[in-house]
Amino acid sequence: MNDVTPLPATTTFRLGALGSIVTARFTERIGALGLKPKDVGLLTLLHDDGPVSQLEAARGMGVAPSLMVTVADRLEALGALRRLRDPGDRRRQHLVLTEQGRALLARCATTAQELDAELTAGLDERDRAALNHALGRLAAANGLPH
Amino acid sequence: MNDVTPLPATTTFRLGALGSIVTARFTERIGALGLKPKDVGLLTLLHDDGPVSQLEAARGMGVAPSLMVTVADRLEALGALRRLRDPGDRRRQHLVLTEQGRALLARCATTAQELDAELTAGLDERDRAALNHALGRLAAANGLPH
DNA sequence: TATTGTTATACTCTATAACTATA
DNA sequence: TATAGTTATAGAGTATAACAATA
Repeated sequence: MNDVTPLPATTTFRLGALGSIVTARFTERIGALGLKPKDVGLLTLLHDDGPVSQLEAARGMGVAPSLMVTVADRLEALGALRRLRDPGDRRRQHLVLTEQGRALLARCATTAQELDAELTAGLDERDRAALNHALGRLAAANGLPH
Repeated sequence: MNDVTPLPATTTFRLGALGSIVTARFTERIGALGLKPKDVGLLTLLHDDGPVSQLEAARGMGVAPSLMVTVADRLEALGALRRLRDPGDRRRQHLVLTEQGRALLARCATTAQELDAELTAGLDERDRAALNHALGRLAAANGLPH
């Protein structure tokens, strides 16, 4: 029970390597929608947490405020969100998800579901459920959205 | 059964996000050994597949040959591998793992095990085993080392 | 003076292209 | 001429620092 597990057999190694593979696939597909991974992160955050300022969004995603400018610019150009100047504090821009933004997020969810099916095609229903259950626990424990 | 799963609840999203988190942690810790993630990939490949040329190593890792130069340079400077000129074809450099390289790889494996324990501290033994079992299946299906 | 958003700049990772030496 | 390795260069992604508008 105290043996050294070979590195490739660790959860850390597998999670890292598989995460990288899956992210590359997802990135390629959402590229067809004009989206990059961080865009999807912001769409998800706005969907879950409602309108927030750019700075709040940056903090919520754990990225620099300067990066939020770029991401919001791209989503605004796609019509996925609007910037609304806060009347009470004109320094703040509230990021508001549009119908178009909601539709884009839904298409991302569908894409992810398709990738799930392809990825886990070799697993039986039991393993598939156990995998997503355990990942859900880890996700929650690490502050990821539900 | 045909509902749209919310994006954050998909295996794709969770695997990508958790992979990124875990990789960041692993990267930070192996940094103390003077190693970067790609270095660990090469150490693993050399451990599993024995001495190979730089080009073979690059192909095996799916990276550009020019990147292999950088990675091999760093590992050579650490004394983790040696470059041996092939006498039969003096263009080729065989990358040979040293004892020091084996020791470094073992320390990486220990580090990964520690991270595994921290990461899955909130899971019961059942879920932990189910998770690593399912990940192992996916890893094998995607050509990762065992 | 402090804060929000923005722009300018720099750093990391990695790929492609150009080059050297061998074949 | 073709190939292994190397060096030069470029692009993507993201951070830090400087700046402008507003508080």
